[in-house]
Amino acid sequence: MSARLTQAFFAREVEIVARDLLGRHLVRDRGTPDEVVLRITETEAYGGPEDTASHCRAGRTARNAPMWGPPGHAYVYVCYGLHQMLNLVTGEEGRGQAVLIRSCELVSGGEIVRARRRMDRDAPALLAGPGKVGAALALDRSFSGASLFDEGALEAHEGTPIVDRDVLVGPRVGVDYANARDRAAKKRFAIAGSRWVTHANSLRRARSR
DNA sequence: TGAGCGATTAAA
DNA sequence: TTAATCGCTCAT
Repeated sequence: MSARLTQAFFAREVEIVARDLLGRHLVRDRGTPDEVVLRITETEAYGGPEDTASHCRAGRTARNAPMWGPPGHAYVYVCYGLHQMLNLVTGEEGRGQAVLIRSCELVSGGEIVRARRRMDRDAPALLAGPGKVGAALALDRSFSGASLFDEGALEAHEGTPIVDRDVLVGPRVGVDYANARDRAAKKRFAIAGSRWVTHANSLRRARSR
């Protein structure tokens, strides 16, 4: 088990953190029989009142309050009434930034995840899509605002960072309500070649060689 | 107090 | 292409 990511890691600009979170690990219930470890494979950056795709676009509300808080905390909200979406708050306190965790690859705890998702025992845990990540980690709104630095429930670990040539970028998914600039903004990041990525056809190499 | 909708997913 | 499903936001 690698070391925990620090608050300084999360305190940087949201696009930087979103890209750097690829290859990092999310750990649920560390050290218990229910421990689950996921490797982050796809992320999206949302940030500040100037981003018309962000939940913070209209300022502070009861729901998005954690996004305005200190970095390294979770922001969890319900989408379409049934999906628990996990975000990790970034930037200095007050910026209103967070990274949406869109997809992960199972590292360990497959039995736990399969039981939660009621999947066939022999089927691979396909965690492509933010709703599936929330389900695999058994998250609910009580996690919104929780610190990643407290012992236990939800932690973020160093894992193995991804080199630039293996990073894909593209527009964010499901933000048609935003203005043209924010709809087109390449704020989605994914690991090249990973099976655990959504909408792969709209992703391109971040850096050509 | 309530209408409208959403950073989605699975099934038809 | 569409149903599922309900908390949040904002307009009465």
